[in-house]
Amino acid sequence: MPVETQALAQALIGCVLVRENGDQTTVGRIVETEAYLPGDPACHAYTGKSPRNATLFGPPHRSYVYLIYGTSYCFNVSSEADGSGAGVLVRALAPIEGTEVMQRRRGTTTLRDLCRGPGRLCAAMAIDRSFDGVDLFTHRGLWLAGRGEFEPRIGRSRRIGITRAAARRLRFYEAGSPYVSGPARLSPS
DNA sequence: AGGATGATCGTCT
DNA sequence: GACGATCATCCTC
Repeated sequence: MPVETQALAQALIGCVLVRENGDQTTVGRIVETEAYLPGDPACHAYTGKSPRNATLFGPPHRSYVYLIYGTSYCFNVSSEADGSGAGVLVRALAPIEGTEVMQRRRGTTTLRDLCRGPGRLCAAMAIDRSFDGVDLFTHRGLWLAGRGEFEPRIGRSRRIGITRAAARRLRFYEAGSPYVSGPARLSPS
C-alpha cells in the first residue's frame, strides 16, 4: 500500500473496509477518496500539530477520525512518513456485507444511501473518535483489505465541500459507481 | 470565558 | 437549492 498521499488515495479505490463489532460485521468497498497533501491549505494538518490532528503526523495507514459540524464523523487514512501531516478522506463505500446492520444504524433502507458520503459511511460502519489512531492493518475491529481481482476505472475531480485550494483535482472515484457521493464530474479545473 | 468555524446531513420548498 | 442542527476545536480577549 503506497505511503505517498495521492498514490494512496488512488490505491484505496477498490479496497475493502471491514468493521467487526461483536457479532455485527459490516463490509464495504471504497469507491471515493480525497487526498489532503503535506503543505495543503485544505488539510487539517496545515496549521500544525494539535491533539485533534496528531494522527495525521504519525505513521501512515492509521485511522484519523474527527467530528464535523457537531453531527458527523469523517474517516481518513493517514499518509506519508512519520512526522509529515497528511491523509486521505474516505468519502463513500459500496456496501458488501452487513447491509441490514447498516440499515439499522442509518435509519434508512435505501441501499444506495447507506455509505454514500463521509458522515454516512461512519454512521453505517459505527466509526467514531474511539478509532482515531488505530493501525488499519492490525486492529481487530476495523481494518483494510486489498482489491483482490477487482480493477476499478478511476476518475478524478476537484474535492467537495472545501473553500481553500478548491481548484486542485485531488478527489478520486470509481467511474460509473452508483455509490459515489458527489457528481461523477465537476466543472473542469 | 466567549465567539467563529467546519473535508456534513436531513428536511423543506 | 437553501437552511438549521450541533459541538469539538481553535483563536482571541
